[in-house]
Amino acid sequence: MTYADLMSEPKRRNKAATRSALLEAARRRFTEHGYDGTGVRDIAADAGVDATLIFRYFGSKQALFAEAVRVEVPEGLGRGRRSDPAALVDALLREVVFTDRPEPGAEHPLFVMLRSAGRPEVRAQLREQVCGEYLAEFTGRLQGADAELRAELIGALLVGIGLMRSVIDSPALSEASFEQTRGLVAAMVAALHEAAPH
Amino acid sequence: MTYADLMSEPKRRNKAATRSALLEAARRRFTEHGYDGTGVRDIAADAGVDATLIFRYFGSKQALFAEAVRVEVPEGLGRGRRSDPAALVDALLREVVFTDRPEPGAEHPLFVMLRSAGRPEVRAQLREQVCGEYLAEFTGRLQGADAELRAELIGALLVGIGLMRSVIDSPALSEASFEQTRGLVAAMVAALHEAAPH
DNA sequence: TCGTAAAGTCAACAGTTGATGACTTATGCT
DNA sequence: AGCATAAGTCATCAACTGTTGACTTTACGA
Repeated sequence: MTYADLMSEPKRRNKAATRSALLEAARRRFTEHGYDGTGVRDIAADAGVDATLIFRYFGSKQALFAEAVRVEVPEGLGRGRRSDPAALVDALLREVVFTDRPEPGAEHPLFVMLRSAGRPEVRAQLREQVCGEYLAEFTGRLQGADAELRAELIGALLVGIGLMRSVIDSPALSEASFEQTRGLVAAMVAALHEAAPH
Repeated sequence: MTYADLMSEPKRRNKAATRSALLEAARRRFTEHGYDGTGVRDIAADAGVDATLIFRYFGSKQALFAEAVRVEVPEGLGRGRRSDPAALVDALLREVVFTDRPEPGAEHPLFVMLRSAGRPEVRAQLREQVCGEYLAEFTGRLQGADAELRAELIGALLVGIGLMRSVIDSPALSEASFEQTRGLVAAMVAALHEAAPH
C-alpha cells in the first residue's frame, strides 16, 4: 500500500500523505516489534521517507507512538446507551477482542500497547484508556455493592482473552471463533451478576 | 540486603554468592523496568560487581533474563493430583495472582514476563510456561467437548486479573483482597462447568 | 517564469547498548 | 612461602539510539 502509493506516483511531495504513511508504518512496526524493538529509522524506511520527518511532524518517537496507538472508544458500544451489560460484553468481545487476527496493523491498539507495556508512559496511556473509557461503561450499568469490582472482573476476562490470543498465542483460544467463544463468556458474565451482593 | 552483605564482609570472592546476587538484582530490575528498560550495567551495579561477570556466568543478557524469571510450577498445586478444578483455580488465584503486591522482586515471574512481552524470546518463554505447565493442569481435569477452550478461558480470567493488578493497575482489583475476589471468580468458573457441552 | 516557503534529505552528535579480550588480584593447595 | 587457578576488573569495540541543525529540492502563487 505504502509501496504502491509511492511507486505509482514517483515522488509527489505531500505533507498529509507522508504523515499518515508514517503513522501507518509506525502502527505496523509497533504492533509487531513493540516500542523498544522499533527504531525511528525502521518506521521511516517502511514509509519511504527520512527519519527526521518523524520529529518534524510528531515531535518525538513517544508522541508518534501515542498518536499511532490512540483509539477512540467505539461510539454505539452496546447499541444504545443503557443496554444490557451482557450485550455490551458481547459487543466488546466481537469488536475489540476478536478483531485482531487477520493481519498486523488490524490488531486492536489495546493489545499493541499491552505488548509495549514495559515503558511507564505506555502503561499510563493503557490504564487511562482501559479504566477511563472501557471500564466506566460497565460500572455504570452494574448495580450492587461491589459493582466496580465486578466490572473489573469482566474487564479482566476480556483483556485476558485478548492477551491469550495476542501475546501468548495459546492454541485453543487463538483458533476459536467468536461464535464458539461468546456463549461461554456470556455464561461467566451472567454468573457474576447472579452472585449474591455479598 | 545485597548492600549489607557486601559491606559486612568487605570483599570476599565467591562465585556462587556473586552469581545469585546478580540473579536477584536482575530479578528486581527486570521486574521494575522490564527487559529493554534494564541494562547489564544497572544489574551489575546493584549486585556490586562488574558487568562483564554477567556474560561470564550467564552467557548473555537474554540468558540471564530467562534464568531470573524461570519458575517451577508449584508442586502440590491444588493439593493432590486429581483435585477439583475449582480448588485449583482458588489455589492459583491465591498463590500466583495475589502474590504480587508487596514489593517488587516478590512479584510473580509470569507478570514480569508479561511486562517484557515486547521481545519475541520472552513471548516464547511465556507461552511455554503458561500453556505447557499451567494450562495443562486444567485441561487434564476438565471434561467435555471443548475442554481445552474452557481451560484457556479460565487461564484468561486469571491472567487478566493479574494483568489488571500488575500492569494496568486498575483501582478496584488492585485494592481488592483475595477473600473479596475468590467468591466472584469461583462463580465465573462454576458457570463455565455448567455450560452445556454445546 | 521566477522566487519563496514548504517538504524532504544529509551528516552528525552525544549517549547508550550488549559483548569481548587482555589484564590484575585474591584464594587455596602443596 | 610460592605458585597455579579462579574471580574480578578495565579499556574498548562496534552498532545503534533518539534527536538536532544546516542543507537541498520541489511545489505553487504572483
